[in-house]
Amino acid sequence: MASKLSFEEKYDVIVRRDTTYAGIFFVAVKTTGIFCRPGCTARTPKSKNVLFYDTSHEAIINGYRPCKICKPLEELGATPDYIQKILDELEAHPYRRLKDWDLRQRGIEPSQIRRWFKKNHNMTFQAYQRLYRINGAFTKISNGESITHTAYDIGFESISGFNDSFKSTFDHAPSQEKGKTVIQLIRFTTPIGPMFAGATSTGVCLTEFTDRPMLETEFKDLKKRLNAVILPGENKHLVQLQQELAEYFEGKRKVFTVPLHTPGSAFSQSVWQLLRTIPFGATRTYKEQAEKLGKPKGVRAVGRANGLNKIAIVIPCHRVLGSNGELVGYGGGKGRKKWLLDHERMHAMST
Amino acid sequence: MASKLSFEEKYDVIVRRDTTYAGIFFVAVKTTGIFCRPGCTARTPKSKNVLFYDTSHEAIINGYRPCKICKPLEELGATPDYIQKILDELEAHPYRRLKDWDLRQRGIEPSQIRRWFKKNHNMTFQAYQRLYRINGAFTKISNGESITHTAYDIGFESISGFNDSFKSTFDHAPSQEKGKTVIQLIRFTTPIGPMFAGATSTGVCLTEFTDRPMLETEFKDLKKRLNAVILPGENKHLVQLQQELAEYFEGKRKVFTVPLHTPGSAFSQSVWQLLRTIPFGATRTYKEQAEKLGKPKGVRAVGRANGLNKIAIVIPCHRVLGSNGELVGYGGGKGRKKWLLDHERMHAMST
DNA sequence: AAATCCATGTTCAGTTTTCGGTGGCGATAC
DNA sequence: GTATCGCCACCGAAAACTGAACATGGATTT
Repeated sequence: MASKLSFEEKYDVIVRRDTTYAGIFFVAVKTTGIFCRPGCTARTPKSKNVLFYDTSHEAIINGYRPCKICKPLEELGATPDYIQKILDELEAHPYRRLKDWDLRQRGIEPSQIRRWFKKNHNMTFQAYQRLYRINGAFTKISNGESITHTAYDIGFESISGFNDSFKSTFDHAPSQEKGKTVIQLIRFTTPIGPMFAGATSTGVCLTEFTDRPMLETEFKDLKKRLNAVILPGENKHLVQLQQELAEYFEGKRKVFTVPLHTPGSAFSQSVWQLLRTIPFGATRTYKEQAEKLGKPKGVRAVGRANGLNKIAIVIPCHRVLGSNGELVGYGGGKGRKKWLLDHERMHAMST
Repeated sequence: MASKLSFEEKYDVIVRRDTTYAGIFFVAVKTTGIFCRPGCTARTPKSKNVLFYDTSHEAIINGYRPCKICKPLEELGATPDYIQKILDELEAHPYRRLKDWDLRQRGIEPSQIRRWFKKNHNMTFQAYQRLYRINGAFTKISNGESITHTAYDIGFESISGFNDSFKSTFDHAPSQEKGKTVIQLIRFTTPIGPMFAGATSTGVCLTEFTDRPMLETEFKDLKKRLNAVILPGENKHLVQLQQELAEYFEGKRKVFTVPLHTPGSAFSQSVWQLLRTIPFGATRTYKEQAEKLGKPKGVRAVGRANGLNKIAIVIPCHRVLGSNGELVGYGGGKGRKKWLLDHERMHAMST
């Protein structure tokens, strides 16, 4: 049974500014009448002045107003308006190249948008744009258009610049491009933090919280296993995934039907397959999992394979606990594991 | 000018058992012919029976003998011999695990050493020992030694045991490099009380009297700012620091050259930098400091930044007074502030 | 002699740490 | 390419430690 956080534990989360608990509870400060998310950068309140709520609604009906720094009412990690506008523009005109000068024209400090991208996508805005364009180029090339034509088409100012850029993304020159797969990558938000999702044309191959430490390793692993490159962009699987996840977070969806693409060893595959059989709202122990696989001694191995799962939530590795009922580890942080389990328990009854 | 304590104030120090005045004056009890340090745990004498002396020497020549509880002639806060021996052994043979049984072999009651460590290091001896070894392990692993060998080198007899232990102090498995730094921490004595000193590989980041109330907060702050773990151990900066402090207390050193590591806001940094320019033996007022920083209205801010200084003595926040010449506050206690200023005034002339 | 105030040693139930046993995986060395 | 090594989001039992409680005793003061 997932244990509830004590007051002290919650307060410690506040003191440490631990963002992994954002969305899991809210902290209200009696002296100011303001409530924040854990991780808010405002001055740390004294423990005697704080109250905790599980939902923002509770905080509000108790008379607190949302903090202006951490904006606990806006969707966590939500994209600010001015950046949303730029992204819309980019989507509408994929080949337009927005330089710093263009950003200033639109009243945006380039450094501001750069910082936001650094933080949320771990790349600069210019790098994001480049990748975005390259993604379009890939499609065109796949469709058989000539390379030079494509290059000019998408706004590179010289062929050599295009080649360099393409090379750095695909690891070899455009003319050799044939066998590489593309993993489309998107970023979206959930009540417990922003996530990345990636999909090939076969299916979804990744969903992870953006702050998962192993993320880079997972990218590397996917690129290697699928002989692929990762580029920003959407495809139909990602559309479906977002829809299903949204329903999941509303408590309405208990089974995911989006196709998956999960390269890995046979053993890993079997572990992941087994994970998918754990129903919404239920939990198992590592030991039970090992036994079901016919390897009662392979508990550690199961744990390891669990950790190797790259499709958080959809492949519900969060539903596996230590044999004494403890949460043990979770790539997205134990706070999220607990939140997910509570969420599922709460909605398990309905429908 | 720093004011002298009145009889009532001194007696109050005795009643409160305020250790921050230990080493600064002595209390003699007329009815028993015994003299103690402030903070002695023996029964409190009545005020009519006490006399105060500035030095132990004066008490002795007036016919008083040292108390057997607080031992005013022995080094203040010194590690007892029988414990020092154990610590030496630990340093010489880090792989040798001293169990309670081993301690008894050496004629030491485990509960006794446990109590001493609880009191002076805020952890049990076993915990201290473990952290000390884990610290060594971290160094070895950082130096590229294999995790398996390291585990055995530092006295574990199973990898899993080592892993568990490592994880509980670092929050992640040994191989997972997460950029954590280690702050080495030592305890040592001075004429006016025991101190802790901490240092990263960059430089000294903390020197404080062990009874400073804010100590835990300072630890927490350092851990957060440097993404660090604080572990018992030494490094070259700490060796140098101890040497320089010893010279300082002898009145021979007026300038510290040991490298510092002082994370903090730009403003704090500037305040601390300015503090270091106040010469040995001199004093300034908060107001002067604020003016020198070009912020004549920022007196309070300067005071605050002074208080945030974690490197007592080396960064001489004790050399700043209120504009009327009063001592105002000091993290280590006003008694120590006055002692330090007197000490510096006395030795300012020489050499 | 009585009162105060701790430090010490013992005990013991309740926790924590440690250890061996695990199977699989990725990197490395042939 | 294939053997080996190093590492691990585990488990269960045994060993070792902890903290709290208590009696005892020493030192100091009244």
